[in-house]
Amino acid sequence: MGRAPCCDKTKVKKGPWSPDEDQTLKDYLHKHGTGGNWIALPPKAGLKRCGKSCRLRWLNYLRPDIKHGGFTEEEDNIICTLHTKLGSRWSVIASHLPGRTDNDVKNHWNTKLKKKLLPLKTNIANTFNNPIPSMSLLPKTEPYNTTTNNSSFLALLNQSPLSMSSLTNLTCELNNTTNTQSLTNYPIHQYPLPELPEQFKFGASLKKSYVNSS
DNA sequence: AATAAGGCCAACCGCTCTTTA
DNA sequence: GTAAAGAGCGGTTGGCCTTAT
Repeated sequence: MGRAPCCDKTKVKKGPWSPDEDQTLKDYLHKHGTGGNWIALPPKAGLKRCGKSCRLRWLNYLRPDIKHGGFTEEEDNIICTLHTKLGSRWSVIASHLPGRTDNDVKNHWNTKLKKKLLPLKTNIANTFNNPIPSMSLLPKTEPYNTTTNNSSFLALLNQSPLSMSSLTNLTCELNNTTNTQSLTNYPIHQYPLPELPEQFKFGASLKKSYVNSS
């Protein structure tokens, strides 16, 4: 037996919310709150909407503390790093970004960050998909421009190429024309590196290697 | 100027999880 | 312990807007 629908789909309005509907919902919630029951809310508030639709509209758009658009590089960085660690756990990722909703974060990832990260990911994947000749593998160095894409660069730096269980240590080496920083025997449990070292924020390249414990 | 293509984002759908009776 | 109902979540879609041809 399937679940009963939450409302009669033929009797509720769908599509974009009008300013009047927004105001009605805001006024009702201001006076009465949700009452702990979104499904029962629309008829009480005088709205011809599904309760889930009201909840979504409030949480993603009408709440007073919501921020829209204009993601900062710091926010991008947090999203990239957390997505690397957690995957598509949008609500968890959004909980680290005050004023951002899961929907906003998801949209930002799908429209901006994913594309930004994809070419870099491909390069790294090519580096690591070679057969492992021995206990360790030194991949070729791929130059990345850290001036324009530091959040993506940092996410890649913090990303393991293989399952954690097959790795004992990971070495990351950052280079530019004047500096080299080697995070030799970089323990897996220290992920993620919180920020890119200052001297490597412009025109650095990244080289990663690891010890395979299997 | 007209049209097509692509980007963006609000909103919906359907599923799982949690709560309650 | 079980079933029903609500809440929450992530994937996807549709339509508006902008940019390119």
